Amino acid sequence: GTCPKCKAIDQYGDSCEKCGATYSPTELIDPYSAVSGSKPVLRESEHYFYRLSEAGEFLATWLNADGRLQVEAKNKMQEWLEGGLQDWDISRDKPYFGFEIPDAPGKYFYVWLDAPVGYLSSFMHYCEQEGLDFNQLWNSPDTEIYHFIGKDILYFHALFWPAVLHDAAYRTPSGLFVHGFLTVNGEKMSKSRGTFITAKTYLESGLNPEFFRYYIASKLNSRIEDFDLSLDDFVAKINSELVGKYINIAARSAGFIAKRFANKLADRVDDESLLIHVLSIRNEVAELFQAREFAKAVRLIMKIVDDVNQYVDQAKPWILAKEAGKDLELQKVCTLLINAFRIISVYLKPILPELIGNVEKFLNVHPLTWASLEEYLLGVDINTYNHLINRIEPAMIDKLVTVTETTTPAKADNVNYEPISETITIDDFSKIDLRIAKIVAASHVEGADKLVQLTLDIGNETRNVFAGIKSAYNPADLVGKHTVMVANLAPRKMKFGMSEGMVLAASFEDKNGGLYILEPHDGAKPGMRVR
RNA sequence: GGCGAAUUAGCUCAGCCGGUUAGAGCGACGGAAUCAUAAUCCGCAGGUCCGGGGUUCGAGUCCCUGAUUCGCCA
Repeated sequence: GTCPKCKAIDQYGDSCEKCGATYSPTELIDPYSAVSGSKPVLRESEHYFYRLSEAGEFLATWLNADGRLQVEAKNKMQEWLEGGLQDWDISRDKPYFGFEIPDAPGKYFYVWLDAPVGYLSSFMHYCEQEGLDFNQLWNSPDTEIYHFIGKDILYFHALFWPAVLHDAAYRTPSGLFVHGFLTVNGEKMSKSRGTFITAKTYLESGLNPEFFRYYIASKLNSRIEDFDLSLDDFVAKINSELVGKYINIAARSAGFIAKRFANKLADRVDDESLLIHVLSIRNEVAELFQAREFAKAVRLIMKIVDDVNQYVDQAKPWILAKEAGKDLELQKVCTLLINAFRIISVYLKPILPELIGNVEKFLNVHPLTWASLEEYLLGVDINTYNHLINRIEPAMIDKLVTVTETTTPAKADNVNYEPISETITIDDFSKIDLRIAKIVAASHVEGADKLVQLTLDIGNETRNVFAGIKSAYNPADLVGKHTVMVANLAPRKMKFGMSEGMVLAASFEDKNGGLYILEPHDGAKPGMRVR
């Protein structure tokens, strides 16, 4: 509707983007629904509130407990406490999804009241299946409960949820582990770029799920930061670190063990300094995992993997293999390498449980555990090495992007097509002078959130136009392109200068699905009229 | 609009309380090796630490300001 303060049109119900005023939705002039266009009506409705206002003291203590939240999350929550907690409206009128409130027909629980309760019910379900005592387990001081969540739902889990649990006399979570968002190639996931990757499209492209686990682990820290899935980096990291370095240790030593020693490892190794070196990081790795500094843990493990590969280069088993009488030495070197590989596999098991499961089969050992780190494999048989993982081929990434593009539903049912406007005559149309324009310059506008300043060449003159396309385009990418502008639109004085026309762009009314500038086919020249 | 986060090498990222010539991996380039899935090893190059002010003996690090990107606002 229209802002009650500055009279700007098309503003939100509670604040104006033009003048920055905030107001009550009832103050908005000529309000309408951005979705359907219908006019809202004022209705009276009874609502249920949760007395969050009385939970401030409890929450202040709860939030500040040691290990409860990361500092950034704590600071963020502090803002809420300082602002003063208001009672929380936990009811919604129908139509609404979810659960109807008992004895309150037509009233539903607000989704964020009941959603976390799902943690209780799914755990209860698990307890029933396993014959465990839910109440005993959930409330036991020996049980630790952690929520791993995205940063967007922090306050549901750090304000409402603990308060509700506390008031219901349930124990509260031990802590929250809050993570940032995943971007793809440095940008928000985008359907049109083929980067809106879901678990399903990832699997359909044939990529190993654990590769993604490894990639995430290799970039994740304990802070609330977004992290980027750079597809090139992803391929490089998996191929280089997992296949080229780590698995390669097994591949390059197991062949000798199989061909020369019938898969039997040596009874002893003379110099175990390599294994001592590989074991030297065990406590540090454990601490980093515990502190959720996965990226640091991975880096540390990969440094050790590098050291092992260096050792291979010095020990030169391929030379030993050619020299007479060096059989035992060769067997010992390879046994050492298999043992180093085994220790590193223990380190990687939390990140790559399935792969390490296959490593266990290859090594012919019981499931590897941290406690078994120092148990050397000596004088035992292993199995013949077969490739445990395969390199990512660039084609697989192409497929991922393609699969993503083609299988993502077009969301057609959610599109609100605007009704076709009133019929006009050809004369009406010809009043609009549309011209091909070449974008000769484009820049950000200081202080403007949505505008890009364009300099347009329309043949015999240039125009200065402010276009509201910042959300969709980087100015630098526009320079040199052709587009279509309204050349006879009355100039409009804006805060940032005079805008002498408009460029044409396509979007749905709610901007859902993006914003796209029109571009003529090749050959169109600046100044040509669109007719 | 309010609040917050981020910006460091071609790419992806480390850099704790301010302290010498700013680091790693990948990539590039040169070489070695041929056990290993074009995997490995050695060497070398590569940076106005987003811009501008300031504090300090000293700033990637602290303060102010601007830019860009992103997030949250019951």
